Amino acid sequence: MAKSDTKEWRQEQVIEATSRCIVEKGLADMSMKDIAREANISTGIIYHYFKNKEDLLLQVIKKAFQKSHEQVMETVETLSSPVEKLERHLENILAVPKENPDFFVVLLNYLGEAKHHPELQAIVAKFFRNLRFYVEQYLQEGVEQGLFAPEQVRHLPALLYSVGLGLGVMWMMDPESVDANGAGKLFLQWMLEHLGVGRTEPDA
Amino acid sequence: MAKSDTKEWRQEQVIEATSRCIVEKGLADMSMKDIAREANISTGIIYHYFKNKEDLLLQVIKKAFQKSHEQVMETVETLSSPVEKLERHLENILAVPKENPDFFVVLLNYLGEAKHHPELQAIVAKFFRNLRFYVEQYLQEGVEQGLFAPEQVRHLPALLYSVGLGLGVMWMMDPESVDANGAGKLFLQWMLEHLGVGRTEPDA
Amino acid sequence: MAKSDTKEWRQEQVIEATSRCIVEKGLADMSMKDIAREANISTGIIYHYFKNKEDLLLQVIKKAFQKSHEQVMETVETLSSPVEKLERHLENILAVPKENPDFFVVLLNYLGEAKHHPELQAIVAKFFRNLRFYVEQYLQEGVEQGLFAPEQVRHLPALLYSVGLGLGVMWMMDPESVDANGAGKLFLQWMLEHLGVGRTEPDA
Amino acid sequence: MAKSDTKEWRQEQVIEATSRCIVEKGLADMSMKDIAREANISTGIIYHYFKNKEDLLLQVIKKAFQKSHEQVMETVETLSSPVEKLERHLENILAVPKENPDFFVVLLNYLGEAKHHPELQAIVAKFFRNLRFYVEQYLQEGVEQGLFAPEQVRHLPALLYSVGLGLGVMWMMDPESVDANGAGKLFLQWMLEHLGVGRTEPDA
DNA sequence: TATGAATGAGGTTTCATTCAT
DNA sequence: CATGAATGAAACCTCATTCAT
Repeated sequence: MAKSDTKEWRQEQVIEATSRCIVEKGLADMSMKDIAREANISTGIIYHYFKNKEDLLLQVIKKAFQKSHEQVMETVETLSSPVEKLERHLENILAVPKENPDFFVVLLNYLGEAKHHPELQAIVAKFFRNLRFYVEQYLQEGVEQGLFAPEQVRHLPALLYSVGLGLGVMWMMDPESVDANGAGKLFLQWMLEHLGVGRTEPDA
Repeated sequence: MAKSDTKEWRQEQVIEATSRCIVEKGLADMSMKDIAREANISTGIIYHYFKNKEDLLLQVIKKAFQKSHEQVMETVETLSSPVEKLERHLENILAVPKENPDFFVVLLNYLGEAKHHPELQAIVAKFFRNLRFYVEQYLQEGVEQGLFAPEQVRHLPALLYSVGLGLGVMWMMDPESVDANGAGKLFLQWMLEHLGVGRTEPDA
Repeated sequence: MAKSDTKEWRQEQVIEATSRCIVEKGLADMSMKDIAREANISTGIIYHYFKNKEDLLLQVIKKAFQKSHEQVMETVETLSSPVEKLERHLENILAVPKENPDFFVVLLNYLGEAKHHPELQAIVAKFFRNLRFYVEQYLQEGVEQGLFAPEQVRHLPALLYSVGLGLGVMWMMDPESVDANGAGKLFLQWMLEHLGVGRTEPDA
Repeated sequence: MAKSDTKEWRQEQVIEATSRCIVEKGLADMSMKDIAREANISTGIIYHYFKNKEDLLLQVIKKAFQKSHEQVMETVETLSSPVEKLERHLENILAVPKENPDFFVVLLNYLGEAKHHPELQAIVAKFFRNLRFYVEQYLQEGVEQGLFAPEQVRHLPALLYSVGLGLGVMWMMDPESVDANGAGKLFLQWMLEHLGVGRTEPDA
């Protein structure tokens, strides 16, 4: 157990150092030496824990996705009403760029590569599909409870995540000109109206 | 002038070859030799027309932005009604991923780098700001014509482009699971409803 | 003594694992980790039994030479007649490539290194000299018994081993085109004729 | 033509530098940097002329074989009598270790690798087969001229080259103890006797 | 202008060896 | 004795950039 723990801890350590390097220098300008230095280890030992750089980078994005997934889900599961879940879910998504900007930087660094790396593309696709799936479930619950009509809920998961992603990217590129929060809330309002959920207080 | 023409033609030639390389191999795995081979010229001559690789890459994204801008604007200017302009604009945006997928691949390749490259980030920010500016103008026209209320038009440009960008990215990553067209049209409908513009035929 | 036995047993274990690695992967492509894995031990412990890789490799070739020597000598010593000894000796030599091909692979892997490694070269030289010495002794016995003339026996040991080595190498490189057995037997016949020893039954 | 010449000249230059490195340091202990230093060029340019180290090393042995082949054949073709050709051929072979010792060192360095490198093994096999083929031709001429009986000439090419190779190796390993010349001449004598070719002056 | 050979720094990866446990 | 994580030097190879032609 101790051994296994050490190994996982080391891998974690390297993965986090790599993430920091990506944020600081970018995927393209980051060498294994940079990672080793950032993690305060020798270059050689990285290959004890990861097959090669490609393997390491895949683990990094997997970990980032896992964490982001958890972060988005965190406070949602405690809620019971589908509408509340939906609201909270979108709020969480919209909060990502500001609360976890590093995730966005890392994500953007990988998106460019994904088109040329089938395994990576599959990982990214799965990540988004997973998240959309949860939204679908909330919506389905609502449908079952007679809150929404089935034809209303189509496109909503994709639209919701597109807005989250798009606003995040635009805000990252130009934080001063983009009010991601305001735009996000407007979108949320539209969505709820679309679902026939009247909001008495549309944001104080 | 003949010389100048030749020079511009050469630059164009190299820029297009570079774009193709980015699409085929990715920004990270593309060498100056690859570009030269793709353009059927020698490596050395590239340095007559571009200061260095970084310079070339900046020209590439500038050119891509310029073309994309023109493409988005293309049929909009012929219209007179702000609402029509708005509709057409969003339609054009939503068409980009499918009609010009290479642009999206190129864009994604640069977005990751932008955070570590102030000049590039500025170019990207300016590109988005420019586009949003046009939407703002249509909206402003509408306000002036008494079609929209001023408080209604806030966030719309950012939201519109976020959806376009987000849907494009998600569709690129997972074309089979994402119905970018359908989601885009739903969004367009919401926006028009929000502006109080009734659509008699919601989707021909 | 128990400890000493264990030690020798361990060394033997490592040496044999190393031999197998040389045969499987080649001297150049074989790492200490490979050896440890093959021997089912850790890399570290090898350094308890051998000073370093070079030391280990020297022990390996020494062991191989010792075994090969024993194999060649095995059935010779039971014989009494010099001629019989000579025949049997050559037969044994010629049998090595087929009966113990691994020895040949190992030997070839070391021969290339020997020119750049005086100690290794000395070991190889000694191995061959030793073997030739035995042949010389048989011949000397024959001379003393009046069977051969002294001037006849010069060059015979070297020639005999050259043929054995050369045929082995050529056969290893191209087993399908080289009939090492047939050629070897012809050579044996020549040698015996040279020594004036008529063979009544030239091999059934 | 000039360009092609330059390229071949460069390749030759690198191949010869590599040969020297092999002779000086050994195949295993020779780096691309060593080769570059020996050839007075940069490391990078080697990859302009050779795909990689493996490719270079294959070209080196091919060149070595080609030169050795030419050297062995050199004075043989001028002769007309099969017996003379045979004699001269063996003399040439026996002279290789002393006249071109580097070839032997290079050859030995490759023989060890050959068993783990099918392409290399094929090259080596072809080299020996080629040379044996010439001897077969001389012998065949002799048979056709009624000088030798067909059954006499079997095994002779293989035996002849085995002696050449074996004596060369043994002499390299222990020049002081091995009289390669004397042994070689004895073998030649046996062979001629076997073919029924009386030598009036058996070497002064 | 145009070529492509040449450079050399720097990238990824391997590996003999050591050492805390 | 035994382990295997850790080190860091050095290997192979790539590539942006320069420059003689």
